[in-house]
Amino acid sequence: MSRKTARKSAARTPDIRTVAAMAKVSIATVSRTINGSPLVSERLAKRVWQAVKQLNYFPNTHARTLVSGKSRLLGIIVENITNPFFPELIRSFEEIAVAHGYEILVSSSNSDPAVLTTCVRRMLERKVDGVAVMTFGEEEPILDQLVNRNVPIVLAEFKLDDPKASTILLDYSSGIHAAIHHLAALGHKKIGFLAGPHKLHSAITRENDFRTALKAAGLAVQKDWIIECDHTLKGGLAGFGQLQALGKRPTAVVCSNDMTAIGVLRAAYMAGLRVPKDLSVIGLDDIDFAEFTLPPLTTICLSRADLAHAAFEALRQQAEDPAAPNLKREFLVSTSLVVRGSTAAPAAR
Amino acid sequence: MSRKTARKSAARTPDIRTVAAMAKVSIATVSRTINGSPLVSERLAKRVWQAVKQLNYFPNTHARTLVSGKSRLLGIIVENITNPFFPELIRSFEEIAVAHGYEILVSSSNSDPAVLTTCVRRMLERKVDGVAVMTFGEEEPILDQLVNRNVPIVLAEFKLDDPKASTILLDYSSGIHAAIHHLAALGHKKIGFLAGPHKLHSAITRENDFRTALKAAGLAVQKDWIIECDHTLKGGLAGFGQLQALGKRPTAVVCSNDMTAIGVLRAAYMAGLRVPKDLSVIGLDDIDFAEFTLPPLTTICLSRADLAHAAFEALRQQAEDPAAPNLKREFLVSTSLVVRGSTAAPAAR
DNA sequence: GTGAAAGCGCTAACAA
DNA sequence: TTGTTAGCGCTTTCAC
Repeated sequence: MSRKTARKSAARTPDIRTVAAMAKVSIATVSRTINGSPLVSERLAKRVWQAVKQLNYFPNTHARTLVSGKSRLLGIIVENITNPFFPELIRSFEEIAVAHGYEILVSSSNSDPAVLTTCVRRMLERKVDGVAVMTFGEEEPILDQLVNRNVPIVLAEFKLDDPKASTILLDYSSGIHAAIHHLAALGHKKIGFLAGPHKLHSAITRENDFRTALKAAGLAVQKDWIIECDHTLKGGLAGFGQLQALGKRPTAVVCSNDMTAIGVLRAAYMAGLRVPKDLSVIGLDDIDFAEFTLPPLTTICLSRADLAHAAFEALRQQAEDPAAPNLKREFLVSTSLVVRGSTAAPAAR
Repeated sequence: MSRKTARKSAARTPDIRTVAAMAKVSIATVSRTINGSPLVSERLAKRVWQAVKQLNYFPNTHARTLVSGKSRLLGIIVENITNPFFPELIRSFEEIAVAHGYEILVSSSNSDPAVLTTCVRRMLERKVDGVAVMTFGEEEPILDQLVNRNVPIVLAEFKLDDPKASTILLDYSSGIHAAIHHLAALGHKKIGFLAGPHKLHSAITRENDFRTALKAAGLAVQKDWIIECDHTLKGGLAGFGQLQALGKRPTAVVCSNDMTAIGVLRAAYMAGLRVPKDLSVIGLDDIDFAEFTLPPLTTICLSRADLAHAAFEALRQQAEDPAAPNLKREFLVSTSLVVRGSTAAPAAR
């Protein structure tokens, strides 16, 4: 039995030819109809859609990609999927992308350059139309692979000098200023900062904004009270330990992210300190969980939805309309203070 | 200028022909070499690999998929990526899959049947070689789409009567028995259970295992003390509220998952109860965070790595060797008790 | 408006 | 052992 014959008789997943045969049109007409070409007459279009429905047909995306050169696949690389900030970001990104007919390729670099290299390679192999690099780190050399192959990318907080690269600027300063102002208004004068790992752009920026905000509030920056942690709960635990060991500790601590703040909450509790009475704590991110810590965490909100939206928009533009006259290459996402229960006036000395 | 000419001159991503030209062999030889066919002489293979390296070439997966019918893409659908259990599962699954040369397609159904339908459709469109359905729910009708198109699937705790469907049986009972035994040994006689939503298979199983374990320990099952929650922190909060409202509450509570337990921890704290002195709490999952709750959560560990491994193995088998003589269709993942600080002897009355 | 046909990059059957 | 060639399912000229 010939292949053609076999195709007709066996129950296989319908292809464009099956549809064309059923609708009694050419495969070109089926293609046009499905892709919304205006050149198809209503009469034929109707027949096509009917066949499509009846066969429960949908196009083979691989074949499509092969000929069109567009995969409608967007990559998203996150620093660590285990940090609650990122699943929330991924979820938003997925929603937006799917709503626009894109699929997403998720991968977690686990802050490991070797893994990141693999991630980039995977993205390249699957021919993504763009990649959102949400690692906040210094991995330009690795990303060159993407840039060299002309894959649009969008980075957070870092500008790459390439026409295919966009940047999302995160305005931490508004949120951090609000936080310091809030603390100062409460009467705090001694404020510490548990920073993120210095290999991350975001960590550096946040720390700088903290220093600036402190000065703007007329408060002194005490070097001892700025401690590099690693954006994990354990890091917060350790960082607070260091602060305690100093003997003279601040009455309030701002943390570079919520996980660190949660670590501080826990360390303070174990040290017999009451938050916020004995110590005020402020986080950054406003992960879902922040609402449920003990006490509920006052934090600087960085909207995952806004970030995901900006990232998608940057990539979509580059992917669909790279020659647009005034392509937006920079996006801004701002932050704001969410006051909950982990901040209060310092105890009288 | 003809296309062929254009191809030669323009800097484009190298394809199999570019490699063949550089290595001075046919494209078939390149293909064979890359796919590890034993039919290629060392001499030619060496030339090919050299060209591959020099051009930084890698095959176009879409073209490969189109002709071979295998995408080397595995889908994973999780109930809710925002529940920390799932990112940890995804991370393991990603690691294993990538190590075996597969790519993964992640999607979160958010416990919404409509979204699940979309997820399934997306998987179908991208021609995945298999799907791990980690939703623990009753969505057989939706999964029919997958089964009908002959896509291998693996489910947790639910058997589908189809040769392409495998099941991962989760042996909660060992962990739950250990938990009850632990509690009983501590002197608890009044033990409640905050169940998961009854639409989930896992929730039902866990609850049944709880009842069984209670009886096995010679303890009475008090219906009032079994409350349906929703596997979220908020749900745990509410569930514990219901328990309190009863007037007469148990001295220990086992929860259907860790998030619920964390909710209980928080609710108990707000109600002025000390855990574990006034109330013992046990979770289930052993998410990373469980170690860091206040107090650290005693919980029943369900290994994400084991689960991911079983899921991958089930799919790999079906995808690569569906005709194997004794295909394993059932996998078992067990649970065990991790004792930390949220359990203690009940306070004397 | 519609259809025929070329070809996207690759694998696999067949020839040599 | 190696090369030639026919498609995989689709989009997209180019004729009509």
